[in-house]
Amino acid sequence: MSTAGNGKHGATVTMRDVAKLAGVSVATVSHVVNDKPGARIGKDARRRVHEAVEQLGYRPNALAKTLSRGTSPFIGLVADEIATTPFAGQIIHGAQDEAWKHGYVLLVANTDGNVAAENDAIAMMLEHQVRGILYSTWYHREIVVPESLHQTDTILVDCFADGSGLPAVVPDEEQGGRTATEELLAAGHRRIAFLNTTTPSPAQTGRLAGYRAALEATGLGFDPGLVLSVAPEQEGGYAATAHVVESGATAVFCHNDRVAMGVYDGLRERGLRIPDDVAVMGFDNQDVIAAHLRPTLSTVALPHYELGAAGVRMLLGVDAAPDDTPRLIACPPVRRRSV
Amino acid sequence: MSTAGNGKHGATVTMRDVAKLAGVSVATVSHVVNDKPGARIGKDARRRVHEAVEQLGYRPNALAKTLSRGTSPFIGLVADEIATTPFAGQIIHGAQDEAWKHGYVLLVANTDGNVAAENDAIAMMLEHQVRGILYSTWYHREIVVPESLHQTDTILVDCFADGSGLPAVVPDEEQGGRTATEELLAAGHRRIAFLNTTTPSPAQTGRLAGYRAALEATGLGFDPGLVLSVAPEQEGGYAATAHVVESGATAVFCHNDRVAMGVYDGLRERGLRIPDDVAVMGFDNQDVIAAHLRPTLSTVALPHYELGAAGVRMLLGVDAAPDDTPRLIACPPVRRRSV
DNA sequence: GTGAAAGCGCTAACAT
DNA sequence: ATGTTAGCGCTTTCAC
Repeated sequence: MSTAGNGKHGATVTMRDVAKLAGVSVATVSHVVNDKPGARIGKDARRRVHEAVEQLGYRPNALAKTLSRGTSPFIGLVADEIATTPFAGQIIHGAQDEAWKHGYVLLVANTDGNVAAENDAIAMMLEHQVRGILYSTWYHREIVVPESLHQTDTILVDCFADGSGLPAVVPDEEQGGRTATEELLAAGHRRIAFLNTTTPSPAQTGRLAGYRAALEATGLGFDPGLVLSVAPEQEGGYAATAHVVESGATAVFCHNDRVAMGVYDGLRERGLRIPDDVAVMGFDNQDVIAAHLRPTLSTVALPHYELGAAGVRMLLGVDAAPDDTPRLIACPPVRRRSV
Repeated sequence: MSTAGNGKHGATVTMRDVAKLAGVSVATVSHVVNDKPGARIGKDARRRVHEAVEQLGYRPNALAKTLSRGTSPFIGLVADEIATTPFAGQIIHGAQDEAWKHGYVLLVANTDGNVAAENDAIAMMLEHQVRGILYSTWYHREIVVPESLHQTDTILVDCFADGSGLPAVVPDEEQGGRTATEELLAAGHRRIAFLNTTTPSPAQTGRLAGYRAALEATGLGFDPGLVLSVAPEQEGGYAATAHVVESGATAVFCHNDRVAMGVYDGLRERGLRIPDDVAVMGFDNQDVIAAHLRPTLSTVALPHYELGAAGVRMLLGVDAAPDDTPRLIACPPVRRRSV
């Protein structure tokens, strides 16, 4: 085989072949193929080139183009966990769409949280001359930045590293918590329990702050007795149901959809109806859960797609990147039937 | 900026720089950097090169290497839906790991099922000289192959196209159905209901065939009265519970985990316990659901990671590709507490 | 053992 | 309006 690609049709058609067939020079071919602005090309030559391209099935070699032009068409995305959750998939999706829109292609690498794999991945991306790297985690948290990331432009997605100087884009946990609470408030609830996670994280503090802010903005003080720390899973929600019921709350804001799922079980066992007896609000909008619980779960969405897209935009400079503090992406409410 | 990449450190370090510093020729540098087999390089020159590389922070330009060597380091993955489901993410993950293992990099594109986007994606991959393309769908089905896929080596993943001549790799639905049923049989059940989907698909026919085969292999005839067609969602499972209970079945094999989730609700409402009164078996192993229902759901896993990995292996020729009929990947049982 | 030189497919001055 | 030519960074004969 003479060159890369085309494992099928054998010989690769190059610009030279087109030039020869069209009876022009490669420069001319280059100009018409790329529809160059200052292109003084005769109507006729232009036509002949197009015909030749058609006839030969010519396809420009993007790699050669890149090498020659000195500008990369790649954006790297390194993710810690692609598999564990649907979330990473959404980040990829958003990043890919946005990259595409700007003429870039996504190179993805999964590191499984393994440092060696991570360094390999970054090295490989650097060798492929990526325009920059999106470094993402599957849940919002603080990280320590791999040294090699500093060798190119990088944007932190769904994570941040204070003092690293790297721009970051993360979900607005506080606004999310506020929004969730406001949804409950708007439905008339006044005693709203909050099942927060036991895991220290931006989600833990942010959502709590939002819950509190919403309450106070409505003139309803913050009652610590209504806040419970639970394991961020079904089990946690299930186990906390007793406390919620005893507290006299008419609504629960759950740290995430899985906790809400557990609460559903707990409530059902007690013969309590959702939302009539107790309204339930989730967080995350994990589709498989939220859209299919009975009744369907009202929740607040984690904007993964947007995180990926915004990351690309910041990287390419179409959105300015706030250098000091992470860019916040809103968590919109998703109204279903549990409130 | 002189060339691609390195948006940070300005001037790119090339092999020439290394050669100059080491006092050797670029050919020598190339040889030692790539640790070439027939490399007649003096101990000393070798050392000097390594030092220069170190000192300059030299990183080979993978694109130039590709162009020059005429072999691509890319494998394209085009997926119809990355976002909708956790599944696509697993295919990406498997493909990425395996590609990586063989020195390839994954280029991903999402088409949202849009034909134009699909053609663009394929064209772009072809222009980037991909070694080949993995064309994947998020659920197992028959497809019609985009014309342009024939211009390179392609493997169909989680889908197939009879008569297209394209190798495919798909889950073994029949074995999966058999396995699920056998799990129930092994637990002593003799009346096993099957809640199949209403949607015509390889999953529908395959799982049914497997169910039937398992029953017959045990000498238990196939009772059509125990098979019900339901919408492949919670709602479908929930609605079918009455029928299951009336049928006198002591176990249900559900077309997928979501149906099982609905059955859980239906059973619970009737005060029936899982698995004591009725055992439940799912299919898909959707983590968010299966691992967190109460009790946790025994199910059969759709091998998405393996599909992606096997696709890459077939593409690269490390696994021989059966040309006529799709390569079947096993769906292993995942035992939890509902059986 | 090591180096010179001819590409790989394309772009971009610079000629003509 | 079109062609010539020199690279882009690297690999790879083939000489020395």
